Amino acid sequence: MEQSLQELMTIGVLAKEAGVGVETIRFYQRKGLLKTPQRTSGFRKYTQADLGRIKFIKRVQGLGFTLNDAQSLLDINACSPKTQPLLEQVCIEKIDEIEKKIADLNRILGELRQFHQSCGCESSNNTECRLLECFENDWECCDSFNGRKK
Amino acid sequence: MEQSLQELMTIGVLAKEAGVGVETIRFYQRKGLLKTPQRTSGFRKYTQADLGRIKFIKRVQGLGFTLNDAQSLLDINACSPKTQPLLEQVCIEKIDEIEKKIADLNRILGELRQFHQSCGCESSNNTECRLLECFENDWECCDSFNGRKK
DNA sequence: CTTGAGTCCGTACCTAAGTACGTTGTTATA
DNA sequence: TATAACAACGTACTTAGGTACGGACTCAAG
Repeated sequence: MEQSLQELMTIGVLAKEAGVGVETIRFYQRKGLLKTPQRTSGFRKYTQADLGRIKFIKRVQGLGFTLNDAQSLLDINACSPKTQPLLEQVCIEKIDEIEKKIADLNRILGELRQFHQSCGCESSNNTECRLLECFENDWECCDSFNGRKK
Repeated sequence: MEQSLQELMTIGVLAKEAGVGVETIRFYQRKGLLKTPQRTSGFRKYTQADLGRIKFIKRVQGLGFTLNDAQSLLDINACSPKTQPLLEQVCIEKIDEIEKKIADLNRILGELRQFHQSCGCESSNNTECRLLECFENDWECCDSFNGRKK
């Protein structure tokens, strides 16, 4: 727990550990995603906590959240009786948001599959079918495919 | 089919019909997504075909494709035995990409729900629990929750 | 003690997909 | 005929999330 007992990392080591670039860390600091670190003779020194923070950021980012979202999550951070209602709300909002995103992607996926079936696969290899016409006909352009949906 | 028989649109009309901004059309032209149009006394004049092209672009864009993807699709355009494998590949890649995205989102949704259950709701109102610790412990940070999963 | 690797800083640049701006030219309408 | 509305052009700006550059320091190894 004592900071003096922890080994401190330079920015380069932290970058390597976190799998990001040095510039990215400076960028995160400018953005306020990382609090300004301790320095020894001008050099930034980081703790394991900073590493965890970056990993957390990259994790939620990989899940489709923006850096601003990550910031909000980090801002809440403590879930005590005091902050719990706020955290509750953010959670619910995020869950909602993700559910919407999934629904959206599923819709797109369906359309894409139909496009693929009707225009992009063997089923159309005996007709010339123009993409723009396919699109205008709601991806139902290829007679060879009509009537034999699986 | 004869161009002279079609009514030609100004850029403003085309923009309105297509539901995009005038600048967007000029931008698409610069990008090569729209071929350079005919002009009368300096003004761009567009056909129904151009309208279809823009609608197509907006549609595939809505399917998660980039403008570059749209360009490729328009370049392929004809889906004949010759071009079919390429189109097939583009489709499959996109479908794959979206499926991955959905799977990812489903995973985070699960995590987020678990986090919400274990950290964000009343079940945790007697402990202080930190998001980063939750994350590092795979969202199983709150003793009050452990052992009573529903 | 020198050399090279690492770090500092500010600033500029990058992609994607546009949006906005300022000036000049054209056209349709009152 | 005057004037508003629209078009053309090049350039700059926007957001997100970084990446790169250049000159100045500093630190560790030989």
